[in-house]
Amino acid sequence: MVPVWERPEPRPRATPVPLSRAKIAETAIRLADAHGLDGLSVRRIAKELGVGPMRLYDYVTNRSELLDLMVDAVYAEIAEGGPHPGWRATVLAIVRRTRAAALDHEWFSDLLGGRPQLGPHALAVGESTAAALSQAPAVRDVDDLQRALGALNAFIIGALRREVTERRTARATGTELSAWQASLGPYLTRMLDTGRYPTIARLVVDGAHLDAEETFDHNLTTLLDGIAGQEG
Amino acid sequence: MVPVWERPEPRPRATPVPLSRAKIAETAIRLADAHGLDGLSVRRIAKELGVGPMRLYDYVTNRSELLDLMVDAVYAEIAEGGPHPGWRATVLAIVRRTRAAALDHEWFSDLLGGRPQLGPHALAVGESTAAALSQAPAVRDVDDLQRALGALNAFIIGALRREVTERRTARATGTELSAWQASLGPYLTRMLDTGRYPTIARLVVDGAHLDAEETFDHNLTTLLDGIAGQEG
DNA sequence: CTCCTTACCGTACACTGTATTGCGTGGATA
DNA sequence: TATCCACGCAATACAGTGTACGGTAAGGAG
Repeated sequence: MVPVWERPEPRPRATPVPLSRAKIAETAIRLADAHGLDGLSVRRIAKELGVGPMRLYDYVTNRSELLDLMVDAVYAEIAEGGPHPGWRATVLAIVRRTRAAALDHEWFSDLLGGRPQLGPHALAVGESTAAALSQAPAVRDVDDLQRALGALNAFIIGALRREVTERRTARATGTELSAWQASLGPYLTRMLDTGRYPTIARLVVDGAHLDAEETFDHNLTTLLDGIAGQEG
Repeated sequence: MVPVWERPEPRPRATPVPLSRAKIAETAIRLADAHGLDGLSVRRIAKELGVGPMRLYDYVTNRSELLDLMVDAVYAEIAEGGPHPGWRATVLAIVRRTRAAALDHEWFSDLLGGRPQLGPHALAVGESTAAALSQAPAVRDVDDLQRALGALNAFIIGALRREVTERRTARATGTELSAWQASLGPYLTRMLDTGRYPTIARLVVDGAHLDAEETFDHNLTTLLDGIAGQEG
């Protein structure tokens, strides 16, 4: 099966709004931003475009191909922005833009790492990242590069996933500490009162609400130190 | 809404196989192992148990609660095994067991990090991990611990997700290099021949097939070095 | 003006998660 | 022991999903 990016755009009919893969991806993204991935159905997108559901299958063979399209559109946002002086600044900028994109489009973090990212924009971002990493002093051969890229991607995927789910539960239970304790509290409080999870209890009780962005940057810095530092 | 682990088991009837949350989770896991998460429907589980679909809703309020149950059952596997001498060995063992579990139950990696993990076994694993990390020399206060735990979890989530996706595409396209090139090759080859992605091209061409486990361990070691090393 | 290709749409099917209704059998009570 | 009620369980029903299929109408070619 040929990937999405392979197939040519069907020549648009003389319709009021010609419809294109870009247009479809755009409205799909808007809907996913508003109602989440679960609220995103082919029918809904079609209705939003004023079109029969099957119309979309002339541009996309699968729902999952549609998701691929959306993901690559987000990667286009991430790819924007020129190069920075030094590999570290470049990587930092790319990762921060990725985080910003994931917070803008929370569904993006659900898809991140779930499929191979082979769209042109995803490849562009991967290229920039890899090119930057390859200039780190400790990255000597291709194997080093592959490992470093793997470590970085793992961090991005995992950290963003974590942060977004945290955000969601915070939103669902209410940002207020009292509301949070009221909804999950009874169960968790009892659980922690068993004394079986003392360290976690300490984390919950004493854990100052660390700023998410600061934590992210901190851990990213640690990782980059590791990449810059030893690999040899 | 009260979490799953809160509600008492309904007293089983005098049926041939009494049915319980554990039993349900067990067969759900077996089905998910065999047919993936997409092939796992409430109806299918019920049929496998020789029971009407609605029967399950006496034990679980949601499909997603069922998934929570499955995840916590896997965490039970991960929690097994005694403590090791030294925080580093302990963390290593836990993470390796997590990896083994994710490779045994690939759907586990799809769920990892997607919801807050509050089941008793997940908490137990979290407790062991946190307790070990808190003994790292550079982890002084609760904030350090929170950051270190976040970094470690991010790595676990992201690395396993990546590895499982890679595995799946390898399986789908065929492990053979030739088959891989035959299916994705035409598109990717052309893409790489544009010269826009030289570093990635180098990775694809020269990239020796690194052993996945070794790469995982390598990056984990780097991360642990980072946690052990500076945080101050 | 006619014909034919082809882009498009509506309908249809198998399937999903879940609410609701009703039956039938268990144990408790008179 | 006879009665009854409550509750465990199943079957049906509904709204919604992704997608295959067959017909229709509109465009350009002769």
